[in-house]
This record gives sequence, structure tokens and C-alpha cells, in this order.
Amino acid sequence: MLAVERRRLIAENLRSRGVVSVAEMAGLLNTTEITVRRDLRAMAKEGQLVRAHGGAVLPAPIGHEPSYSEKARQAGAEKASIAQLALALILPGDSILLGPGTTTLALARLLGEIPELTVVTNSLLVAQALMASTRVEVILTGGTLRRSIHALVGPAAEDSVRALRASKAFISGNGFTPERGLSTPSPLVAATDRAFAGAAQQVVVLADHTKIGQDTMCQTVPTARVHTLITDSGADPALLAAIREAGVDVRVAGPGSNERHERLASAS
Amino acid sequence: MLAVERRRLIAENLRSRGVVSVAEMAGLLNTTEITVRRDLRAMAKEGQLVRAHGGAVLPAPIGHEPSYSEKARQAGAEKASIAQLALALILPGDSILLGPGTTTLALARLLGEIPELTVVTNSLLVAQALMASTRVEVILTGGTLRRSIHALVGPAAEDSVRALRASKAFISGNGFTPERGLSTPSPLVAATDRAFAGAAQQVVVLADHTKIGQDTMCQTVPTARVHTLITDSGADPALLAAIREAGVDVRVAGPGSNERHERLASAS
DNA sequence: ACGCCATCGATCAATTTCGATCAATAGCGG
DNA sequence: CCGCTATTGATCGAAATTGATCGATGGCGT
Repeated sequence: MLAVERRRLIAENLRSRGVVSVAEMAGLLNTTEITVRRDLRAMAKEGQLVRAHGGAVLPAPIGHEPSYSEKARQAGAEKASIAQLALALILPGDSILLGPGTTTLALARLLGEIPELTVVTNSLLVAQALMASTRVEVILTGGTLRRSIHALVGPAAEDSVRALRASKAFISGNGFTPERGLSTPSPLVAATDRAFAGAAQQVVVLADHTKIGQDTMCQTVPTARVHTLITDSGADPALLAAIREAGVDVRVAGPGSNERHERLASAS
Repeated sequence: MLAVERRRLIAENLRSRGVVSVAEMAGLLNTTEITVRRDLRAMAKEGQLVRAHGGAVLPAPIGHEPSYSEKARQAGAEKASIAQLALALILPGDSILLGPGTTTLALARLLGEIPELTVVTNSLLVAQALMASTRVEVILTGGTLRRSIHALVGPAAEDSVRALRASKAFISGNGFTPERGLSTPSPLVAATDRAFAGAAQQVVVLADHTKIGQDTMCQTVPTARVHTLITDSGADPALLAAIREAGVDVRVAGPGSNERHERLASAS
């Protein structure tokens, strides 16, 4: 067996399963662990994989900010079920706007298989999540990088959104009340979100239960402009009723609606 | 058996299975390994296959082009020394444009400590690299995501660049010749690079020695528009002389030239 | 926290493969 | 018929790959 052949098989196994172990590859390739280890070391130097004790894993696409990804994991299950519900609103051939936020990011991760989809976003993380989904066309707005949310804001972002029209906008925020609608602490972010809402025929707000009833400094979209609110079952029913009263199509994602989130790494 | 016949059989075997080994072919063709080796060497020179220890493989295993991260590791040292040299051109308070490419990315990694710097880029990787550098203001152009280079291209990208003015543009490409200047294989990328060059008072091209003398499909910037070319010591001196003749300030970063140019960037 | 065990990295030896030089054979033209 | 050249085959030293062993390191269970 040629060396290149061996490495190609290792790369193949790695891509299909995400991880390979030294012993496993040694058995599969009819060679010793030493050789596999050397191959892995060489491939790691080329950036094809990342070495780990006992094997190797796929390289992280691009580095993630720990603080942000931590937050993303926090209420992962709830956000994922909200995203699942939002996914049903997206049809093949759609053009959608996707704002920044962990919930919209969860939605972005589900979009890979939708054909003919165009996604406009100002979130670098959304763009990154869609990097591997070659079927989806991704358009980023321009703008100034706002590090805390990994997104582009400012006049340039607003202008580039204003030049577009999309069928639906999926945006998030830090608070949602029946009276004031969606709100966020930063005026810059609010202005961008407002531009998103203005460029879409339908405005869909994704907000987990911790946001419902909260109000923060800047109103981004008034309740009257919101067509659909997707939240999870932890939200106060009275508030949801009031929001429905205002004409919003409120949808509640239950934690049990899509339960396939088994964690094996709970030991930390 | 004729030589051409032999090589045709080798090519056939290679296409059908992806790999051939020297010993195997020698047995199959009723000839010696020496002859097979000679054939492989000749065919490799023609680009029909890629030589490997003990045999040969197909040149482009479809779908596995050198991934971006692979390329980034490839000539890391040379690119880093080019970036070091480019760093000297950047002053506090500058506004610069940074194109996509592994060399410009290397430069981006060095910019963290420059105060009052504004960086405009269409590369997600550059933005990512500057994510941690809170002193630097990062502006992304809008545009359509081009996955192969992790950058934003298209009319939207060009428009947003045209709305700006910067003191210097640092761009890269796939080839640079004295006659045609900087070139790249993709028309979309070329158009964006051209917009970058048009928006800057000074155009600085970063190109390692493998690019010098290469010419690819789309010219991005003619030699006359390039003020400075930074390359490494592996480049052909005759070509560099011709480029200098055309009025370009050519600077060569040697492996040892880091010491000469480390004014403010000694800690990195 | 401690100790055990798997894993890792480095070095050495054995085998294979590579490249270069030299000899032999076949085809070709004069 | 003779000489020339191109191709093929052979041999040898050099280089690369592979496998094994040993000390060191890190992870994991108790």
C-alpha cells in the first residue's frame, strides 16, 4: 500500500466520521500504529486534521470565540427547537434575511439542505455556519465589525440591506414585550435590525423565553411590524396571549418537539 | 511493446483505480520497474499524474482541492516574512484595504498592536484574525460569499469599496508578471481586487515567489498601477529587475530579513 | 491526589525505493 | 555492412519509508 493511498483513506474516514483513532486506522490499513501516527503528524502539519490523544479530529472550520460559543451552548436545546420551528417557514427558492444572535445562528445551521436558498446576513457566525453548505448562496452585508456579537453594523450595513428585498427576515434581540415589540441595548444593532425588518415582506422574531417580557433601551421593531414570533414553552402564557392580541402569530416550540440532543460530554 | 502503448495502459489503470504502484505495473506490462519508473517520471512532467513513493496517483482527486487551511500552512515562513516587510508600510492612524489571500491574512495577524488603524477587507478570515484586536476598527465590504477563498465578491462588494478611500491597498493574487501585472483566475475576484486598487492611493501587492512570473486568466491590476511589490527571496531576479524597470518599488523579504525590519513588531 | 496505563516522541535498524551511471539491444540511415 | 542513436535493462550508492524499542508525558480511574 502506497503512503499517499493510506493518507487518502485516513482523510476519507476523517471526513465521513469526524474522528479517527490511531489503533482503528492501523487495523483498517494493515499497518502499525507507528506509521499511522506519523501520517497523522504529517497531515496535521498540513492542516488537514488536528491531532488529539489517541487519534485526530477534523480541524475546527475557523476559531470560535469562547465567550460567544459558551453562550450558544447555554440554552442549546431550546434554541434548537425554536430554530426547528422557524425552519418550517423557509421554502426552497426563498431569499431570507438572518440577523445576528445565537438563535438565528442555530437556524442557520439547519439551512444546509434547502435548495435554491439565498441568505443575507450581517453575522459572521451565520456566514461561517453556512460556509460548508454549498447549495446556499450567502450574501453578507457590509459594515463595521461589532466584536461582541460578531456582526456587521453601522450605516454601511443599513445601506446594503436597504438595497435588497427578501421574503422573510429572521431577527432576534434582547427583549420582546407586547407594548414595545423587539428591543436591544445597542442603538447601532437596533438600526441594523430595523433595516432588516424594513427589507422583508415578513418579519419573524426568534426569541427564547428569557427574552419575553424583557425591555431594553432601543426598540428595533414595533409589535405591529412583527408577523411571527417563535419562542419556547418557558415563556409566560399571559404575555404570549397579549402579543397574540396585538396581531402577532405566536408559535411555541416545546422542548420535546425535536429531541435528538444527546450529550455524551457532560463530564466537565 | 511500444513505449506509448505502455504509457497508455498506465494512464488507464491510473484513471480507473486512482493509484498505481511501480511493481504492479512492471508485472502487468512484462517489463522492469526501472522502465515503469522512467515512464512515470515522464508522465509526471507532463502533468498526467503525480509521483509518489512506490507509485503514482491522480493529479486532482476530484473534490479535494488544496483546502484553504492547507495552503495557509504551506509556505508559512515565507509569507510571514513578506507580511513583516509589509507591516513597515503601515502607520498609526492609517486606513488600509486588505484583500483576500493567505499572505494578506498573515499581514492581518500582525496588525493587532497598531493604534488608530482602520482595516477594510472582504475576507472573512482577515476579519476573524482581527476579531481579537480591539484597537483596530474592522470594516467588511458586503457581497456574495465565495467559499473557496472565504471572501466576499460581486457587485455589492465592489460598490461598497468604491464608496471608500484608503491610503493603501494590500492585495494578493495568483500571478504577477512584468507585462500584465497582477492576475487571478476568477473574474469575480479580479473585479473586487480592481475595486480595491481603485480606492487606494497606493497599491501594494503581496506575492510570494511562486506567483512571480505566473500569469492567469484575469488581470486585476496592471503593473503601472502597482506602487510596491513585496515578495520573498525565492523569486527570479531577472523578473524582479524587469518589474523594477516598470517603475514598481520591489522589496524582497528574505528568510533572514526579519531582523532588519523589526522596529515595532518584535513581540509576536 | 496518586498511581497505572495508554499514548507519544525520538532514535536505531531493516527494507524498499529512487536516481544515476553504465552496458546491451534494436531500429535507422548512409 | 557499418556506425549512430534511442530505448531498455542492470548495478550501486543514497534516500525514504517502515517497524521496533525506550524513556517521557498525559489522561483516567480509584
